[in-house]
Amino acid sequence: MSSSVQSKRVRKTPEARRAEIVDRAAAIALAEGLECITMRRVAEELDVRPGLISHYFPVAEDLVAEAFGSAASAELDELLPSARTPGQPLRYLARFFALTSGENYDGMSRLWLNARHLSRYREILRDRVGHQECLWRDRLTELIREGADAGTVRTDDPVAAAIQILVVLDGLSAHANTDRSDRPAVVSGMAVSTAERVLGLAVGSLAALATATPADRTTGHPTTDHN
Amino acid sequence: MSSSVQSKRVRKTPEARRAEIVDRAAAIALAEGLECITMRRVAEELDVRPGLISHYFPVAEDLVAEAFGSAASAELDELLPSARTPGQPLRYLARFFALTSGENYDGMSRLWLNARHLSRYREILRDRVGHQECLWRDRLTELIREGADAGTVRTDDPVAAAIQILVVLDGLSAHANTDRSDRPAVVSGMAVSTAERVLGLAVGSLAALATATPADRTTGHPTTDHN
DNA sequence: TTGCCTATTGGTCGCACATCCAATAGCGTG
DNA sequence: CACGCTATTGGATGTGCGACCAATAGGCAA
Repeated sequence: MSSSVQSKRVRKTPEARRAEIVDRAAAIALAEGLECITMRRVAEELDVRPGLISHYFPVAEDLVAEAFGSAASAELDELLPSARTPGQPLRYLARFFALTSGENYDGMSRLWLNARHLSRYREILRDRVGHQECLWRDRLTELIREGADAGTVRTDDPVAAAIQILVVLDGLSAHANTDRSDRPAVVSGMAVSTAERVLGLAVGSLAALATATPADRTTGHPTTDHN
Repeated sequence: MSSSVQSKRVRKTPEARRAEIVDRAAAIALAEGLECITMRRVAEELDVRPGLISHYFPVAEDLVAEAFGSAASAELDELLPSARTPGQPLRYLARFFALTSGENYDGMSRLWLNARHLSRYREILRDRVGHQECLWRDRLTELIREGADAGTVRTDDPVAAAIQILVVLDGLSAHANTDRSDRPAVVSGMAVSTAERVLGLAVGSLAALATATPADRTTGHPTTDHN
């Protein structure tokens, strides 16, 4: 329980304080949306005065963009780790879809929708979203290309495949907020089935890989066990 | 040019005034987003005092939901008219995709993204969005089913097909705000190619129909010309 | 024309926000 | 231990918002 009485003032290095602020703002964004990032709110949660936040981020929008970038980057490293045990692109792809379908991904999924919408009004955030978009696409493209080179994936345009997969994921994110179709199977299965089609994989092959290699957000990486 | 001096007070019937307010709010939503619908803003554009708006909409959120519903319904009737000249489901489908890809659709596309995001916080709006989602899906399903019955479309699940098409359209809307892929063809072609696949149509057939029957937002309906 | 009903006004309240700045006090340095 | 640098405070300013309500005046009916 955070006490509501303010503690004695604590002095930290600018770098540490700045990181602390961004982390807190990112947590708020994931839990309640980018609009909930306010100087007052972040200050309160850090048990600091609002003036301090605006000292580090004279323009509020910078903090919002920074928070989004931080959250998105962290999630990207979680979903599509840049350092991989080589030779298993399909396992990583399966893991990617398992994680993006899981309930743990809800927050990030909403955050992307949130950021995309807010991008219309806030230029700084728009640039950041565009940048993250490139990062995600490149990371996914790299994985697909590795699969294509190894022959486990069949596509003549890895970039296009990555884009199409991400677009469908965005569509699913958008729909998730208000879906009333009463056809959860149709909706939830779209990402994987689209991926299997785009990547020239057999129907159900990704799902099979996912169950064979349970997605573990703690250990993070696909196992290198038999088969 | 609207003069900034306020004119003499004009007394209208509640129905007329209410409709006027909703129309104005819907226009604001389409042009600048649902967040820009404020009592003060709508009042100013109607040359009326803010108190009047809150008289008709004691809770602001009701006006926002009403504005979205109004705009979405109008667009639905434009894109997927309920009264159709029978026997041409494919032409209407082609027209639908031509219109949703056009620049005129940008506003509505953003509005959906906007509404989906805001739905997370505002319950009243969420219900309205869910309702509109059903309307759109049902209207599209009906069209697909008509095609399936006529044999021009091949699908064993018209509802699933409609959902998948709408999900991809949502994904494209989301992406449109920040796309940096430098692969416009990949992105813009996704809706139609997904539709052709889901509906069991030959690649390019919808595009061919669209050019043969130019989408005219004025006359609105596919022509009944030869062929 | 008169009078009444009610649509409309104009003003107020409280709240939350970003932004700014002089004063303060934590803490490493000497 | 004393000092000075600067991270941090606290308070003020101005904006825009929804909500509320007694007073007003438009326009229809009698």
